[in-house]
Amino acid sequence: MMQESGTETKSNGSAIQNGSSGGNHLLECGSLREGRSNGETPAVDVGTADLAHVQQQQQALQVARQLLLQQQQQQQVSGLKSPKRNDKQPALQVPVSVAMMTPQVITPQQMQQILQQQVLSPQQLQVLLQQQQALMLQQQQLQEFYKKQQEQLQLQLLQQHAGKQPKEQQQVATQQLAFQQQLLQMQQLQQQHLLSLQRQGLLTIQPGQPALPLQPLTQGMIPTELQQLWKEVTSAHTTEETTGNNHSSLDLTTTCVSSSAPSKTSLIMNPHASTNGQLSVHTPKRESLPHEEHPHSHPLYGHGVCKWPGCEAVCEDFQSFLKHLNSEHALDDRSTAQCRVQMQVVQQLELQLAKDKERLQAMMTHLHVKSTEPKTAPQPLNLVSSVTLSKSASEASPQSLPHTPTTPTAPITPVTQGPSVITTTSMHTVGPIRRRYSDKYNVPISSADIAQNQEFYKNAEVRPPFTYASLIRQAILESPEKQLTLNEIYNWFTRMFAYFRRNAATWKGAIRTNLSLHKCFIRVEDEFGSFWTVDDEEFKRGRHIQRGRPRKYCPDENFDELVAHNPSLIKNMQTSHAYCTPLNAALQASMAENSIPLYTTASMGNPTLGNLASAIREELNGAMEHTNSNESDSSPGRSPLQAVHPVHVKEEPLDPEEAEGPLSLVTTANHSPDFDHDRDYEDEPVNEDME
DNA sequence: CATTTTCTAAACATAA
DNA sequence: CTTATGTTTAGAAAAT
Repeated sequence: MMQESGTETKSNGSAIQNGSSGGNHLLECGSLREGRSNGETPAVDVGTADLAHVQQQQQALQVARQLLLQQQQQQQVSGLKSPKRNDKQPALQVPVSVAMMTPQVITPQQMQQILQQQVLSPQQLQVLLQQQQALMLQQQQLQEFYKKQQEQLQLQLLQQHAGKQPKEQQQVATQQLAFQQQLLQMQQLQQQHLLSLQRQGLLTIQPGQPALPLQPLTQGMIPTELQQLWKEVTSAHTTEETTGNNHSSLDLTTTCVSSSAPSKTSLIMNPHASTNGQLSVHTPKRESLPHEEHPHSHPLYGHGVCKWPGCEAVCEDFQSFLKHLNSEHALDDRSTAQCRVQMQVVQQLELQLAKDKERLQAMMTHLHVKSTEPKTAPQPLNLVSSVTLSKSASEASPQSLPHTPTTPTAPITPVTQGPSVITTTSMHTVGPIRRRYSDKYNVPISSADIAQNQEFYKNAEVRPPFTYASLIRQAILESPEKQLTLNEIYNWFTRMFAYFRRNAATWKGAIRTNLSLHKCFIRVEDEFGSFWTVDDEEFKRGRHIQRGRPRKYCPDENFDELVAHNPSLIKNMQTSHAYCTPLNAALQASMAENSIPLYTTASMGNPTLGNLASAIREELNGAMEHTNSNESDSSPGRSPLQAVHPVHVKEEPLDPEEAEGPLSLVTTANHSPDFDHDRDYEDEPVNEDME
């Protein structure tokens, strides 16, 4: 884990930086280059008057921003206990350009909380993420637009300086004004979005948890971030360890959480923001912290003024503000009415948001139709046999994709088809799934969901929340013949999950281990090599191969002992031994494993021994028949038993634990031993089904 | 907080 | 000798 989290943290850090800047770059460079086609640095030559003008505009934006912040705080009324006192709140002057880069989207922390609380159904989550991505995109577009405006403005200023008429400039100014409005609206919408989430109970602020940092932090969420999120979601607050070496959103969390050093936030973070350029942090005045320990800041209080809608009462300090709040805005008809109004405002904005999202959607579809992958492309899996599959799969596998974690498709790829989503229930029957989502009782999900999720995991480097075992099973079951070679399993992983395009050694080893360890995976040999099948019943049981049993390749002593104690076995063993070494190995292993119960019961004439032997015979015979009837055409020269199709090498007639079942049955002498190798599906000892 | 399950790394074996 | 494939174990992390 150390190694993993370490690398992931690292990659995250870079990913975020690159991701955001990369995303911006992609969006901006066109307009930027156009704007600066003369190669001049625009601002340099501008006269002081023009500069003043620009500054004015920027100040206007700044004011707008400030207003927005205030309104945000107003909306963050939610139950806030009395903080200690009101530290002077530096009316932090966020440069507009920086503020622009900080969309009011859901921060990872918020996502984390949402996920942690598990109040979201996967569908809700899906919706949430879709909205999130849509917002992100919208924000980026706004940014782009803003940049263009800036460039244009500067150009105009230059031109005007060269003697042109100010008419165009006026136009630009108007445009800019309009843009400001749109920006305001946009950010309000985003804020409302969050609020609505809260209202719906999707995003609750729990006591004992750090408050939601409601200020914008990063450029939305990129896949790596999501991935990190998956980890963080389950790791409670242990993420605080990431202090200092991680991206600043986490830093902020840390500093916010640590009530002991509240002032650190601004001290530490602001330099960060300035050097970074990508992240802006407006000092902590936006939280609605139910905690008393939180030193200052109330969403309804700022700059010495009460921010209750339409109030603006001046309050000297925080204490007086609280008094004012409790006296003037207590729970009465007026306050509730105002609250209702605010809610309506919010709803209106949400409506607007929905419309804008729709528009964005349409725009994106229009602009990016080609870049979208044809999601309906059928998987080669379903069309070809498993043998050709390995080839076609490996060739068609997206291994050639850039797996730089820093080139997330998310920000750029259109969300049109519905963004890929973390619906942990997807991938139909995947089964066990880690990270807290026990989806065993989950509602069936539509095939659209499945496709979406597959797309998501194909493109986002998010660790799929499924166990290796379930994924391997999925891979095998998806194959036309329900069998895959190891390499084909590898390929399936890389094809289906972006996450598994890195650290190959690790996850490949994990796959091998899982194949070996799980009872449900059965290795089968044919003349071309070996492949793996899955025993679904056994999978549902989820049992592991007995740990601590002797290794398959050196159980000789055990085997000898066993034979020595069970001479009747020898005959059967010899027949199989001569033909099929894998089977023999398996038999040896299982024998060795069951040596103890066998020892104790052999003298009692335990029928399981005979059954075991007959099972082996049956298996061989069946295999022979199978070979003769079906496969005789495929390989002329091979020995029949090498070509035996399903040779269950791993088959274990008895487990120590399972031995209790037959054993007790034997002693009570009422078990009719209908003993083929499937027997343990039926006579399952009662105590084993409970899980 | 304890137990179980899952993941990861590593040692080792074996065949190609 | 190297590589791919398997097996097994130990211990950490995550889930229950």
